[in-house]
Amino acid sequence: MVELQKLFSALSDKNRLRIIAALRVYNDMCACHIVELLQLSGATTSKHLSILVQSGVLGSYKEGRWVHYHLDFSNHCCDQVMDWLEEQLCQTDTVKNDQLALNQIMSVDREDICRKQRGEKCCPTKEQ
Amino acid sequence: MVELQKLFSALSDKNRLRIIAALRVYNDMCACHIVELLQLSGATTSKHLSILVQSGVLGSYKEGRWVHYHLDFSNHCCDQVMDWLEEQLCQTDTVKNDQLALNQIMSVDREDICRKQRGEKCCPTKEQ
DNA sequence: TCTATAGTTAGATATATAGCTAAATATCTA
DNA sequence: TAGATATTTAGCTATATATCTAACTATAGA
Repeated sequence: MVELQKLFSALSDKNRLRIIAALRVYNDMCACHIVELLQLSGATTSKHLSILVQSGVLGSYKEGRWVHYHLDFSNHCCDQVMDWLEEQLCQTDTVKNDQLALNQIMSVDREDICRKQRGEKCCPTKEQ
Repeated sequence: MVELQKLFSALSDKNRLRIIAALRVYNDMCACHIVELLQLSGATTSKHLSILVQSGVLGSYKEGRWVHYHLDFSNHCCDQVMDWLEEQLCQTDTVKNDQLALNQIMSVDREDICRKQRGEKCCPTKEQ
């Protein structure tokens, strides 16, 4: 019962649903990618990610200073539920907009993303 | 997106999950039945029921002073998700215990349940 | 029309949660 | 080994929520 509560509680936040929708497309993202997508502080984003890991929705692994996140398909939430959820999410304007931003974010060197997040104006963005 | 948040938020409370599990068995219960099952105040129970109705999980209708609640199968949450949820819930000790209490509650005249809730000691319980 | 009663709403309180900034941790690189 | 840096943790604040009691609403029945 507690596990179910934790799962639904994890899914009841808009920004955490955005993270799930993003990972359904690019199922290997670093924390900095997600910070960039959500436009929240690193600390807040880290907390959201930890809630999703605790509830069994996400898994993670470290690559040096970087932490990668991905959907955990072995968890208690069956594929049918995740498929249904994705279908619902993809119909929302928020997630549609996120997909556009996401394509941009994932096409750039993550070093540049982090430089931008530190306030350095040096990022050689291709256009825009 | 807001609808999804509301749905998951509604499902993230233990007592609301208990209500759903109960209605999967007896899909027409009065508020007083649910008060008796949860052993919470009428006001708190009423609030939980209203949250479930608002999120589209339950429907209700009035019969005089009584209000009946039932699962709303026409809502946005597909059958597969509800089936999966029931399967998870039925495995929990809380829900197993609830089923026993529920059979007792539903076998008694609801007038007696309400008398008991008002503190009257007159309920002619068959045994126990 | 008056009284009793099933259920809801209002108001208060305690706890949980989402967000922030600042400090800590872990790791890379010079 | 020292400095830089990606991420997490700590501590704070504002808001949301679960619970209660008391007051209110709507309905049945005498």
